[in-house]
Amino acid sequence: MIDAALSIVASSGPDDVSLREVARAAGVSHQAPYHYFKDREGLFAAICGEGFAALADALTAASVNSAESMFVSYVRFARTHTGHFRVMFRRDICNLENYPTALAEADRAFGMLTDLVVKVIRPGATVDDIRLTATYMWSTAHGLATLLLDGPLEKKIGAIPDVDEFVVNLARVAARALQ
Amino acid sequence: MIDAALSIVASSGPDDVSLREVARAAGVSHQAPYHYFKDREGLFAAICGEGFAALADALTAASVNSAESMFVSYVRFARTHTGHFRVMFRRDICNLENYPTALAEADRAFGMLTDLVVKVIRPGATVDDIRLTATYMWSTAHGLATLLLDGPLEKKIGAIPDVDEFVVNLARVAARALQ
DNA sequence: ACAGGAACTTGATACTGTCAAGTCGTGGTT
DNA sequence: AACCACGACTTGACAGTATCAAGTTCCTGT
Repeated sequence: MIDAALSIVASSGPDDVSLREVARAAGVSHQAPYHYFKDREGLFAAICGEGFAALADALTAASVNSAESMFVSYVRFARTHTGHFRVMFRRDICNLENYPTALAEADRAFGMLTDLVVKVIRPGATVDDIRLTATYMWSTAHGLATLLLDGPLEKKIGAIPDVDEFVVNLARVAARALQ
Repeated sequence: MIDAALSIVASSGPDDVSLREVARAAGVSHQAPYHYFKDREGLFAAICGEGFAALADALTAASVNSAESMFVSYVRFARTHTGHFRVMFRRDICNLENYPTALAEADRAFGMLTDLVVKVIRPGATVDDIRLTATYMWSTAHGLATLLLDGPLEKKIGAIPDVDEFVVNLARVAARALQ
């Protein structure tokens, strides 16, 4: 069922996910999803949980290296897990506050980010500096990810020949602000 | 009607906008909105048109100064026009391709960005460099704006005492990557 | 043999977007 | 004065949706 939902999200977005269509895709009655998820938001919460867990894993694998590598991992995650990513930051359809396990995975993912800032980037920084730097990194990666996925990047900036290479280059530009 | 829709968007998001509730708020029948907008997407397109026009104006006012000022203007726009901003980048609910006038306003806004890059930041840069730099700036501003509006920034990074000041500081950090 | 729960099903209600077909006043034309 | 086109709606109907309520079937442990 989650797979059916994710494929709809990836192709047209969370709004087009209806529990009934998900049920149809799974070959069950329109009410079957309510057995597994409290409601529509519960389905999205499950997707969030999966997504943040995968993101945390991806960032953990990257954080040993550098800010650039973490940046690239974040954007790569968004591009390879489009369905998850589109749901994870839509607080209107899935408020993580009500789903502790998904929230824990989200905390784990964001912990990677602040850890990196604290340990690698600016060892002796103040709390304000850490917050500023972490937010800067997150904003840039998140902004590029959302623009690549749903924004009018291609229309406005022009076609990007090799997106992977472009992301790496942009990570390098972004990292220049850190020293 | 647009005002009614915007207030719903600002308080809970575009998904909760129903043409029937908009009509109720305006004190007319459920079908009256169809007189002014082709369909639901048409209403959002009108909001996009308004929004991109206001964004273009805001960026025009800022571009004479610096990249930092443009960054701040972009984020300020998102925070003062929450309703518009939430709709403007949701291609799933409003594909600008079908609405030429809104698209023209969007082009005007993004033109400000690339103009700034070409004229001020890196006068002799290659096409690839311009694209990279413009995307970097846009990503960072857009990322911060979306995280401030709907993201779990406060929950994850910690409460920000003075958001305006924070945005200015982050603009300064981001600008460091440009030289 | 049987209680209990998991995994559903059928049915109903209230809401939604949208198509179709009216109504009603106001301006200009003949 | 009669007419008519048009803007600004209204009423009605239909299909699709989330969700509540109440069954049903099957399997598993005692």
